[in-house]
Amino acid sequence: MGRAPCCEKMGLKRGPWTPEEDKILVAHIHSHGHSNWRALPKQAGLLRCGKSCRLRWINYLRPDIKRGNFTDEEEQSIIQLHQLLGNRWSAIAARLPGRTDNEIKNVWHTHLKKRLDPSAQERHQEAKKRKKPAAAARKREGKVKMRKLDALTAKAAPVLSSPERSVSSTLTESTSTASAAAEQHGNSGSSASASASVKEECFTSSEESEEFQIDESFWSETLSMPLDDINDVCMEPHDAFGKPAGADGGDMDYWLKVFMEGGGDDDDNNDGALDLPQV
DNA sequence: AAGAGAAACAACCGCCAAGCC
DNA sequence: TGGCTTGGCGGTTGTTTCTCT
Repeated sequence: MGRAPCCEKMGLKRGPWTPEEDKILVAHIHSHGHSNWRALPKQAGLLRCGKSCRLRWINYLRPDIKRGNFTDEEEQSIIQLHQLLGNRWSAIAARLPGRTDNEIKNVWHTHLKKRLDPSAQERHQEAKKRKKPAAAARKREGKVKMRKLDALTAKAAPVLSSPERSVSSTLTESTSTASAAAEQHGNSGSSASASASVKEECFTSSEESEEFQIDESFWSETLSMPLDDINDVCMEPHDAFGKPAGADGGDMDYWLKVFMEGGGDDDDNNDGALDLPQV
């Protein structure tokens, strides 16, 4: 007998998340935490599998997510970390506070890989050409304009490359971010920390978007929750790399350090000798 | 202005490892 | 100790948006 499927397919919704679902998920996590992803959708009344909820939370709804374009610094970090770690996206993401493995993976495949290996891009495009008709054939019903929303926020709020942003700030980033955003909605927030300013700008800039008004209220509601609640659920203790304490970072950190001390730029793919900003 | 192709990225799938019973 | 459950990860797909012709 094989393992149980991660979720029963019957009756569970798939595809893009709606703002309402996001709201439910965030509210539930804020009030109950996410100790059991599998049970969470049932408890929250979501017709999603736990895996989907977890992914949505980690990649999109977590308050410490930094959205928007990657800075040159970040891209160079990814390149160097990829040289060091390979396709261990989660390990790379752990060293880029606010970035998710999925996001980094996407950036790698869409930007960085082709930059480093133009021939790979050609192969990729050839493959895609052959595949395209089948993909285009399927049209989904009930389109949700979530991505447009993201694009708006991303474009309206280019990522700040704050010099003060440091790895050690990661632990407090999420909470200060949440409070900063909450303050922002309360027409205060002039004292937001440097790390919080990143998200703050994302939120405020989004106000220009008509479509964002749904999420506007959504965030104002969810982010204005008491900090204690947020602390309870969002952030487990992180180590110096923004990684949960006790995670596998140890040996990798060691090798990263070795790499750094050894120069780490011994290949010609880099545009120049670049330091890792976060480590 | 319209269509085609490319790019971007959210979401899904399947596998693996750790933890629990 | 072995089986089962669950969380997490990396690869891949599919849809939307952008850009070019």
